[in-house]
Amino acid sequence: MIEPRTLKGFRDHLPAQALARERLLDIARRVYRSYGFAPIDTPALEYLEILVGKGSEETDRQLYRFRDHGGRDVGLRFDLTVPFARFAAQHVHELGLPFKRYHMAPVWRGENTQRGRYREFVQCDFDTIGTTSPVADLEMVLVVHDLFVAIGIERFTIRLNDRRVLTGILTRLGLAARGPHVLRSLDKLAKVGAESVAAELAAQGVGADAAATLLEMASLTGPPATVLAALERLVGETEIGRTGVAALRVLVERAEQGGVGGGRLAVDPSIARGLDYYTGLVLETFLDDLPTLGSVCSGGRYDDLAGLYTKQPLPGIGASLGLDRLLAGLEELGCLDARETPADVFLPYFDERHLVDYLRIAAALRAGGVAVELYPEPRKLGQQLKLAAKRGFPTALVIGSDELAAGTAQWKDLHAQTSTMIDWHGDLAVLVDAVRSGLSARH
RNA sequence: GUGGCUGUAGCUCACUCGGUUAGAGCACCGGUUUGUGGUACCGGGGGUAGCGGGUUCGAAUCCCGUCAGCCACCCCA
Repeated sequence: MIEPRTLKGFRDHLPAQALARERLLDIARRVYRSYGFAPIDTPALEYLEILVGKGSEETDRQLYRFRDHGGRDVGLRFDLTVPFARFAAQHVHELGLPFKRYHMAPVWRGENTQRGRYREFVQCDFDTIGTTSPVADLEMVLVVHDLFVAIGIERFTIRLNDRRVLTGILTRLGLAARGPHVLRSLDKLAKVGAESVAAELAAQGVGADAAATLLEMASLTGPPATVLAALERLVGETEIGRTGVAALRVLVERAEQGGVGGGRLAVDPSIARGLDYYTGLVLETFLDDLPTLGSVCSGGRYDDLAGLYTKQPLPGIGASLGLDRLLAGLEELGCLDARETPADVFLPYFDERHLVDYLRIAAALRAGGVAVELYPEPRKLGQQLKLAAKRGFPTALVIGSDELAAGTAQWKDLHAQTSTMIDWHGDLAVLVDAVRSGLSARH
């Protein structure tokens, strides 16, 4: 006997979870499309050279790689951005610019697992390439906002920053060359506290004054306007810094005008996101009730997406929703539906002599757009209803020989445990109408 | 990849210093006389104590390895 098991960081998805996942995918798809992003897809497997091109040690370590049967060195994609870069370089001529795409697919990383961190997980990316317009930046924020609202999450915060602000401050302090290390230390502020960070900075040779300035920057909180005012002071006369602050100010203002509600936008200078390739706006999204889960949707602006694969500069901006991480969060918060069935109507196979009637009723409902499950065996009605309730069917349609003779049906609300009678006179169209209006009244 | 904690029925857990056939709740299946479900009662299936090895007369209980989960580092969705 082979022991049934799954690899570390790889998971099965039972119906309740799979339904929740599909719901999130549907919502993301709808929101992305509502802004005109078009779907694309790319292979899970790429030539190794495509994936390691960016070549940080970290991605190398996390990469699932092997030699295929034809002797090619290949790897599983670890994000959707690198394949998109390759895709864009390969197809720009067919796409036209600017180009907006979304891509929802699994990625693989051989790193250590943790809550909300898996080795196989789904990302839902959207990017706009071929334009440096701030409108695209704004749109990214709006999409993220719409996404979480559409999912039904009330309490979330989109944290914004601009790499140019960081660069400005670091330049002013004469630390531009050591940027990555300094930012990495600052990133830990929320976790380890100011003292530890200060010690770490000192160890890196950062002077006390500079360290104090950096800590002040990373500790800034409050309404965006307040933080921006402080940042304006901190970037001093550096041109790049002033540009960054100005861009953030305009962005926040327009986003608020665009309907992003109070408190959901924050300017957070400690966000350093993607220490290498982001060059402008950076964004992270947190669930207010579960901040330790980490960002569930992150992104930013980059000067050149595909420089490794083409000489044509492709500036762009985009973000990625971590579907599986978000799902882990929603599950922990008890926000997930317990339903295990996608069907709205359960139809007991009640009276053995009337199978044909049941088939006809089910067919009519389906033709009318109602998902209905007919139980496959004429078991005891009680058992069938019990199963239906357990599966989370909202309703059941009980029709026995008495009902068929009278042209009626018992329409059960399985949650409320109530029952109403539908009088359809043997006319299927009437029955379907009654069920449809009954179901839509529930929502 | 490094370090720490954890691992007993599907789930949550119990089993006093290592000592007879490892228990409970929930869940599941069946029944309470043949057409009506979350309550009640009765009955039932299910665990080689993650897996492998060692110490011991004897281990769920101690030791080692391994796999998995969680936490931290790192990184990130």
